[in-house]
Amino acid sequence: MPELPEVETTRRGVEPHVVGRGIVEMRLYEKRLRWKVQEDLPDLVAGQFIRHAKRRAKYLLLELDSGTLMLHLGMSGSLRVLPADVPLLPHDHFDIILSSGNTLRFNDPRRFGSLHYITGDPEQHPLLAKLAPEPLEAAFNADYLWRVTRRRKVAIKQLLMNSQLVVGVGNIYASEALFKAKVRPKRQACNLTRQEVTRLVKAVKSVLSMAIKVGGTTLRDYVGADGQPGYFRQKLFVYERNKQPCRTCTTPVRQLTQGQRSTYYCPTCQK
DNA sequence: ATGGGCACCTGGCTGC
DNA sequence: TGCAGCCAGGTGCCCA
Repeated sequence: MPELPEVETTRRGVEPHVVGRGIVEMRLYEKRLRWKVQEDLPDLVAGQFIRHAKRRAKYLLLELDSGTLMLHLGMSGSLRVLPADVPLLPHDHFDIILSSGNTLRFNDPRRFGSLHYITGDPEQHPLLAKLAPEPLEAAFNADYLWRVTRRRKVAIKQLLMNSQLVVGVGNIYASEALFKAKVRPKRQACNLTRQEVTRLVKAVKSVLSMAIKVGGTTLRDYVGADGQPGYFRQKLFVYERNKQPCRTCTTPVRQLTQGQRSTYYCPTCQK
């Protein structure tokens, strides 16, 4: 589910509740996530304080006194702050009981999410080491995307979803950014003009920023740390709008499949 | 190096 | 009502 805006929304929601708090206890109910959770992880984090709540790509990083908890929400994960005595629901996989009396509770029906405890520099972890620059930072710019697209024949939509080239852009925002940039999703990356690349960089940044501003996109399961859904769904121009009129020109939106994922676009607005 | 396809999981919806 | 089939905010890995 969650793309960068949903993860960032979760980070912001969680941050004021966790930073400066101690971990009284961690309870691990299900270690079979995307990767098996280290058996003794609860023992390792108990008693530590949470110093920072950061994000890298779609990973949440909780920096503790002597290590970092690295969490990924996968397709269906959500992390909430709740009073510790709230009863468990199906697919609640762990609790991090805080000194405030609250708990950080992770729920993930599909179990594509993950949890690691890292000592040392998180950026050196194999899952983070090869990630591209953050899309909302200055390193992701027209020069960068231009250089990276020159020799690549993949469809631009699939390139946007390649985390070695651009991070944080998933299936929703790839379609939305391409609509905003007026570029057809099937275009070969190397055939984009400099002008299109420039538009695309701006579109990615603005679509992600707007989505963060309204708390992300809720389609099915996603909720922020406070349990509230995100409101970007109301601002989607093409995603999940097959056959519905384009919000700009009224042409019916089209759906196609790329790399086993659905793509949506307007055949009139996008060239 | 690049690109394509599969796998990992559960739940909700559709149509027979 | 039941059930098979398909689809879903991700991404690492294996193969050509």
